Amino acid sequence: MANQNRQDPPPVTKPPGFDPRRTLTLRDVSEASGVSEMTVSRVLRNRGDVSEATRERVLEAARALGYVPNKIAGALASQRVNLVGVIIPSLSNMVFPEVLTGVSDTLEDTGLQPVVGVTNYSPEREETVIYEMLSWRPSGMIVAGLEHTEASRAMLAQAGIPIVEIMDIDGTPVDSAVGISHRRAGRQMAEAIIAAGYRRIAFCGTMMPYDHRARKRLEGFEEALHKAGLALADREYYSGGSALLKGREMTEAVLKRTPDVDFLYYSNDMIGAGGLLFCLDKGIDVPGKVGLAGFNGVELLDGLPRRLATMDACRLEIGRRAAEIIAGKHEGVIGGEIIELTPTLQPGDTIRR
Amino acid sequence: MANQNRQDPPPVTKPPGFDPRRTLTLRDVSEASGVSEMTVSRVLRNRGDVSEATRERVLEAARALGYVPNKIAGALASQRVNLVGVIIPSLSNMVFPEVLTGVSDTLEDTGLQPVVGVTNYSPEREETVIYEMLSWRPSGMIVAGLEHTEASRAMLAQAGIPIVEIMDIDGTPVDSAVGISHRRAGRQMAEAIIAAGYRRIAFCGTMMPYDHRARKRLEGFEEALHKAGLALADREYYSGGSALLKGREMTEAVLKRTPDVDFLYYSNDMIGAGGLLFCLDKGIDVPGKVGLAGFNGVELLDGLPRRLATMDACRLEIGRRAAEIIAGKHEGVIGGEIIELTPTLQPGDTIRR
DNA sequence: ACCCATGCTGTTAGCGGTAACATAGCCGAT
DNA sequence: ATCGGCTATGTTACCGCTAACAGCATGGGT
Repeated sequence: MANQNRQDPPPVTKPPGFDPRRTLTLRDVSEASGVSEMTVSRVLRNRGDVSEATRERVLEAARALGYVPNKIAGALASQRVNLVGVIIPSLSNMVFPEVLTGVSDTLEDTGLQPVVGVTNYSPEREETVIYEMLSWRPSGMIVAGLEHTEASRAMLAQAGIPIVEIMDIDGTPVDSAVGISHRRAGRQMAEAIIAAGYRRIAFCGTMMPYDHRARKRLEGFEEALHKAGLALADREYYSGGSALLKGREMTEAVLKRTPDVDFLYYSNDMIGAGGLLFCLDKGIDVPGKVGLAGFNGVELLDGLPRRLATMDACRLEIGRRAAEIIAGKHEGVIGGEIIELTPTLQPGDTIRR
Repeated sequence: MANQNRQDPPPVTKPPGFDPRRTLTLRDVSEASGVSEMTVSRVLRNRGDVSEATRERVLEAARALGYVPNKIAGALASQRVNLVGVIIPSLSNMVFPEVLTGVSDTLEDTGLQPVVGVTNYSPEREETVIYEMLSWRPSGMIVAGLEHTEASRAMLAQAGIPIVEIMDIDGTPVDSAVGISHRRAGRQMAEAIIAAGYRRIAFCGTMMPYDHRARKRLEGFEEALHKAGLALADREYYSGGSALLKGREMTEAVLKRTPDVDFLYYSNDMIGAGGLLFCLDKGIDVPGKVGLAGFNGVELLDGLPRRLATMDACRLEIGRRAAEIIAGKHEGVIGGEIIELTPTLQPGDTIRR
């Protein structure tokens, strides 16, 4: 309300116009080069036949003026927008930037451009972000996760563009999906741990109620334990703060509370790394006395004193495949592909062999 | 051709038409609620007076239909775009996501929305990204760094919108700038190191020719060494790969090649952390025999066995201030503010006291 | 009664491009 | 000469929405 109280109430009419810094339009270029706006448009988009001479002249004029086309007008007229919305929960997770890399890479030569939206793991925020994105009429949407509000699902379904939900496939996608089964990943890890002879197994992880993928991993994990006649010996949750530090703290807490724990399963590699550092600090024999495992395969781990057992989440590949679906779907209205990728277990040095 | 003469109610328009999934327009909502498009528009934007009854009816209709406004058309008509372009070199650096957080936070209640572009430290790519961004006619631009191609600078200068260059202030901005002096930061760190009694000082850092800020820090650093009659005892560069791992490797290489080195200055905290882990692994006395320092103050460091000396780069604050400039500049055409923030030295546990 | 402020709604004319369809030269084949 | 069939360019009608202004009741104030 307090923005324009003393600036320029004066001449409301437009005729006095002459604004030297008015932003340029096709007309300016067309006048400067002596051809119609249409021809300029054709040159600038490389569409249709234009004589070499004219092309040169137009390009020269455009360059000289510093003309930058107005995509808003272009998009409205052509009903085409070269944007792909990508909606992710967080940027500080390292996982998502990597997915983004995969997306950008494959989108690069399609003329499509990713636009990122961040939800901070809030379904309401996600709904807003989806709405905002859709209001720009993108050519497709890539959304992390399968869990959304009713309204979000409805909007995506109605949008009439390809939708790809990524990361997870344990559920029902709106349209297409590319990801891994986190439930299965949890199960597999549990099986490997049990096979290695560990029995007193504890879990450390995020408490975020909306990190569905971590939840599913834990579910799969417990399921497998159960099948082997075991149950979690202890569990510890955290939220916020430095993940590495939290990993240390949780590990300490668990080992103090339940001293006979012989394995710690972390919901992500970062806290796992914290746990590893803690154990090494304390001189705990890893993986002899205590085994450790995380999830994700973050690059960071390469620099650790010991390689943490983990499971690759196929982030890059997920980004690529999702982008391919969007890019290739130009006409096939009905998509509904589901692509399940299979993560590989990387035993590292923190599970007994 | 035979267009609409207003006496032709029959389906003259779009004869093949009947598309049940055609995307909705204001007209659909207006028909569904029995008012003019203009009134619907007013309701949806909360602008102008509309009776409570009408408002209800319109909102109900819009909701029922699942209408999502078309911002492309809206922006074209109103000549207003609520977007702010944010151009950064990389997402995998952790530094930039944090800047973004600062930007989003302050933009939140201004109705402006950040749109991110990533350049991968390539000036040419940056030029393209700037061009693309500007073609959407954003309300402002936030660009990392002061070094750009001629064309980039020209485009930004001509755009007629507020431009804020961030992170760095050692140079001449196009318009406004918010950041720290990296040259000074390097100098300060060197002074602290010298004051602590270290004399055989080496540098480990990125080789990227376009990481101007790392370069400036090193320049300032060497300048201060020089003033104290010292020079770098050794230096080591890297590019690509896991920063943590590279930190280990570079540290090992330097200590092997120049065994009498008593301090290692890293161009960022991640490789610094790698160096720290290496030293601890090898049982090297830190900070007694060898001191270490990085740059940035990344949260990660909190979980390390020892707190690495570093210097906060004020990332969040930079994002906030930049956003404030954009948001507050609605009319003040001439901006040109330069805001220098002052990073604080955090000695941590890796410099002798 | 008159007038104007006020609240609510509709009408008109674009915003800056592009799709689709003319149009105009020019060529060789008929 | 006549007729396509190019190539290169111009014209027209929107795309979906909003600024600006134009109604038209209603309701005091004087």
